Amino acid sequence: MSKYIIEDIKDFDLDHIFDCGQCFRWEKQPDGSYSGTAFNKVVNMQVDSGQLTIDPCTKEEYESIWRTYLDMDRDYGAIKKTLCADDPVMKKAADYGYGIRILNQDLWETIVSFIISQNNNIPRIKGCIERLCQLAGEPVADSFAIPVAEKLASMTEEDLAGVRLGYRSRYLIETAKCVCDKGLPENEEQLLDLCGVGPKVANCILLFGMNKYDSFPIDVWVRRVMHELYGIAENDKKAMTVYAREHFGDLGGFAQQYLFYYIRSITE
DNA sequence: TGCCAGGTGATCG
DNA sequence: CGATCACATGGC
Repeated sequence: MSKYIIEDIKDFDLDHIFDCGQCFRWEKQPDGSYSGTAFNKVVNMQVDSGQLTIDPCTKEEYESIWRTYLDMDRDYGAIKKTLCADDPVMKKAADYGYGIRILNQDLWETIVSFIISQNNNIPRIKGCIERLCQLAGEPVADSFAIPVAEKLASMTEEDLAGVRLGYRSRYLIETAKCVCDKGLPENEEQLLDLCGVGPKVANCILLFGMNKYDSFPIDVWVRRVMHELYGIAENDKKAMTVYAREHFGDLGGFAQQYLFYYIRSITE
């Protein structure tokens, strides 16, 4: 099994990438590397003195999967420079989460993950997704893939009881049936048609699974940032959306991730 | 114990 | 429309 090494990486930190709430299936190893499952591959990623090692990984797999997944062709330095000009809050946030990248994740996995995420906390979301994969996912190496829509559409709430999704199990089954019926959603309107997908979850799916980088998902943490650090009324979600549009523009999704990661670090 | 977590659907005015 | 409430689960 071969490894693949990318030299001279910049604006890249595995802790920031895998612990900023955008994905739930990467596990930190005792040596500081991360192992995870995506696109039906199980790999380990390790960074050492400016080198990223992916194992196992061929050149072809890097070019066809991980290069895009890790968003390697985007200039995050330029993004941070734009966002942080005249914004001391964003400067602090981006200095803290300097190595964040927005992963290009599988759309169906993103839909499943963020339906489960609602009114839930990150450690429990991870547990739910792992149990769901073990129960209904196809084996991949020594792990399991995200269950395909056809499989979930064929299951009942009782089948899923052991996953402990709570009331979200119905959402997941309904959404799986809808996707089997109509195919994957292609825009926000179609996302909002899915059961268990409202404005916040739709924005996360747009940002993490559909390359819509101007999306600005507002959850309890972002609400907190916008109130405590930008002075916007706590319950005025509309004003927060307008502020993001006017100040962050097309980079709203990147801004949101820096702020989300930062506010969580200073609130604990 | 009651509150909280990457909220949404149903209901009511 | 907008506001309110119920909804499983588990950690603190």
